[in-house]
Amino acid sequence: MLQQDVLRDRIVARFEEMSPQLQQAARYIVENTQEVALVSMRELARNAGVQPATMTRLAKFLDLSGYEDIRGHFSEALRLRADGFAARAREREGEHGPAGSGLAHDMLQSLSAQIGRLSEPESLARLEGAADLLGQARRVYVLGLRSCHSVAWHFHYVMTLLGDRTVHLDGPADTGADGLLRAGPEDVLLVISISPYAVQSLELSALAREKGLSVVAITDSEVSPLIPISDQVILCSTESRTFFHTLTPALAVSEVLCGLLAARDREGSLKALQEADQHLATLNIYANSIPRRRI
Amino acid sequence: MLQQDVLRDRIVARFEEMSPQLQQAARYIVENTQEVALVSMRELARNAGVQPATMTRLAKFLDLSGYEDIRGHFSEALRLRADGFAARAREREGEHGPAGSGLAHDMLQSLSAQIGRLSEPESLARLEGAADLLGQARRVYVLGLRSCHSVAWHFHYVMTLLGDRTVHLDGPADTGADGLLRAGPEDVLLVISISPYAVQSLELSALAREKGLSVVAITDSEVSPLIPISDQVILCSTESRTFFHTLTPALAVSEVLCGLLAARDREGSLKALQEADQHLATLNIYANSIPRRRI
DNA sequence: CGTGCATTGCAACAAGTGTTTCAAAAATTA
DNA sequence: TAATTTTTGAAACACTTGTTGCAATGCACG
Repeated sequence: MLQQDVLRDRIVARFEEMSPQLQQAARYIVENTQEVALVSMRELARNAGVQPATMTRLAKFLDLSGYEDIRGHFSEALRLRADGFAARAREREGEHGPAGSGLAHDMLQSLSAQIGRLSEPESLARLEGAADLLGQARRVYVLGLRSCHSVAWHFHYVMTLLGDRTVHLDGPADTGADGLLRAGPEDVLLVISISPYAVQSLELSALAREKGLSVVAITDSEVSPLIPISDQVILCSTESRTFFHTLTPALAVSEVLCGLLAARDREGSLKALQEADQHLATLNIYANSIPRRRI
Repeated sequence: MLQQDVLRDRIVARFEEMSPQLQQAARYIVENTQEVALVSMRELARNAGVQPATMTRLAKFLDLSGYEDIRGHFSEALRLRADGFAARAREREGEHGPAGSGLAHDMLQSLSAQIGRLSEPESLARLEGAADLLGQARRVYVLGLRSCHSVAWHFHYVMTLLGDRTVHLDGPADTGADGLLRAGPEDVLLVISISPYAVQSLELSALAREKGLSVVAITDSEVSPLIPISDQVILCSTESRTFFHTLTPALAVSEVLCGLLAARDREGSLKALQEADQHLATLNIYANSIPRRRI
């Protein structure tokens, strides 16, 4: 096996010291680590040909508090392996991990992997499909409420620099939906929504569809309520070790869409960008050092 | 998803026919298939936020004899996946770059790497340092203009769910800066700004410093104008193959900061989150399906 | 040949499992 | 509106789980 597994190694290392029954249990575990996670202790014992109690005793022998520790370890290992984190986890183990405040490290590794997974063939195809639809649109309406506002706004902002085809469905005093007033079948709605789904996003998307718009959705699940009313769907993970969902992969998706759209019309994009630059320059929007205070 | 999974597909296919509770259970299963194999039904139900009985009912709904069938299926799937993992990993290494339409692929790979690089020891130390400062603050003022608005707003939004210590320096009619009116030495400014740097971000940061605030900066370069006036700096890459800079790594950084802050006060965060949930629930902000039009 | 000691099997245990039943609540229909 | 059906929550069910204490077993050593 490729994976490095501290507990498994410990079992192997202390194998010789074990009594015959313990060895029999240990042998079965070492040779079937996934089974530990997948079946009950009693069944494992049955398959290994030992008494249930022997498994508990093996745990104690390994200085663990009980069999649950063994199962916990191999469950976690299997979880990671199945997620495709194995390679990264191995790297992580290799580095001198102080095991201290691993949260930041874990979050970043996980984000990196989640975005990496977006470059699998199926995701790429969906991204291209979405870019096709968006590219043909007369106007692109962008909708993202609450947590998804950041993604919607960023897409809109970048597209604004590249042209004037996008309309951001947001505004003060609940006027956000007004943008759809004159939208029609030649237009496309780009909606970003993740669980829990904002009612208004769903309602507006349904309305857009009724008005004949095509719908491109960036969402988080194959059973997202947006799927039935969308022409193109891009799925991105929002899993996180924290209390809240991550939007980093969704933002990555939106940036890729911007990139694809810009690439479809290099000349136009470049020209629009130059105009934007000039506009912002005359307004003195940007600086490279802290300006002296304007009195 | 590479593997085909008949049961998962069946769940997705019949999702629409399900009752709300069944949908909630089904949604959780579809999005966490490994968990089905790894934890008990009751725990799965707990995590999915449904009654244990609902899982059994879901099984019956799918024409299975009981929940054991569901678990059996996903256990088998996980077993196979774990076995075939090594082989597939090797394959994946081989299929490097079909070169066709590579932009999306390249962008995602690059983003994944950029975020991965953030988990190097130095970055982690800076993140911890920034979290320390932010954690002690009486109030946290968040400032991000133009392209950085998305990051600033996302940070603010998440922190709002976790408590009420943050103030977003943005607003209509150029009132954004007003928030700093009563800020003082006990407060911290979190500013996000990348090249080209918005003049107003620099000005406001300088003002905040004059008022005695500590400054935490998320920026893109060791020669960023923010560095001299900041107490803690987190650098993140904005390089991109496109015409515009990427903000995905910056968003990742802000999410990690949120995570670290939440972890510093688990109890408080959890409680605040529950309150937020309740508030949003009474307002009917969220839904899991397209609601019938309100007349 | 016993004696001591680790090892093993067994039975009992509290706790947790998946399932079923039933009544209340909600949604739908008349 | 009332009547009907569907959906939901809660409790009880029989069963399995992981653990533990105790007696039986085997085995080495005087």
